[in-house]
Amino acid sequence: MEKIEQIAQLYPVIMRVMGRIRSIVHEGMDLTYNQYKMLLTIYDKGSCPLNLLARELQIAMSSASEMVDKLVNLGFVYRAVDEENRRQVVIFTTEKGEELIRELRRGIVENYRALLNKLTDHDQERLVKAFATLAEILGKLE
Amino acid sequence: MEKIEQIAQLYPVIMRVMGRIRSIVHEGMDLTYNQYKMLLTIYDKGSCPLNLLARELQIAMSSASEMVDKLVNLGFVYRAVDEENRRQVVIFTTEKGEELIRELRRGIVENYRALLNKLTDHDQERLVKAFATLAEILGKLE
DNA sequence: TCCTAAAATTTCGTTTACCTAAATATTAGC
DNA sequence: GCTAATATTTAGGTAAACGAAATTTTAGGA
Repeated sequence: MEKIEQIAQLYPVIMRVMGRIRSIVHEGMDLTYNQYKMLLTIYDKGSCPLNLLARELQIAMSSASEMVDKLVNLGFVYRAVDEENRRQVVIFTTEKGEELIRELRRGIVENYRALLNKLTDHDQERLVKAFATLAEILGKLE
Repeated sequence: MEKIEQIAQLYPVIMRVMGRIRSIVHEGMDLTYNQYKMLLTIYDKGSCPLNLLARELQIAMSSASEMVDKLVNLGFVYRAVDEENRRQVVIFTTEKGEELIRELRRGIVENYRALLNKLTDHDQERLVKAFATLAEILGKLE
């Protein structure tokens, strides 16, 4: 079979398992996956303008804005006007939000550990390599 | 860094790009991705009981049933009672549904081709291998 | 055999994430 | 200083998903 066809066939298989991994790893988390991703993005960058969040999460600006509303109401982030360009809004994490992220991250890593310990060490190595290769190559497509 | 942490870090990176691939590859398709997956599952298996569809798509039974409704209304599938166990419902593709799948598949492969041709042959090879490894290893987690 | 419990699905009411379009506020260019 | 462009928010609407209750069929025990 042609390379392209192989990839087309493998894609949904992988997505399916990735989806299950997500649901297992993020189990019991109060935030939706996208809310978590948004909070994480802000946390990792220190702060993040709204338009970048929308692009990062691949959702409409209005959706991103509504999502920020939610995180603001939960007390995890706050808005501030960018003084360089007062049209822009920049989002920051609150102390509470940062605590949550650290806590969630620990939990997530533990859940990954429990899940991946079902694999042999060798398979774990191969998985890391495959993930790294994917991240590298797929990054070139962006 | 520990293997598990690497995987935990790479996961969202990969999901992000996989999401973009999906939106590019399935662009212009009238069905949602899940509707497509459902139709494809039924097509590939020849027929499929509802409970299996729900498990396969990782959605609630009621959601799967509603989704079947939609595909039935579009004329792509039909329900039939399983005569072995009359509580069960089995879903079949119609001729129209099968035509659609074949057509969509051609389009999807073409879209993959256009997308992946941005990569060198060597990277395409590596991508196939990484996908295959992933599919194999992740399959063990189910 | 009949009755109750379990299994498989569907219906119903609701929630929520997301979108588009219109409204608002700010900046930049002529 | 006026107009167009940029960035966000609000409002209104759609559709996908869920849980719980209702329906139908099967299975098992008294």
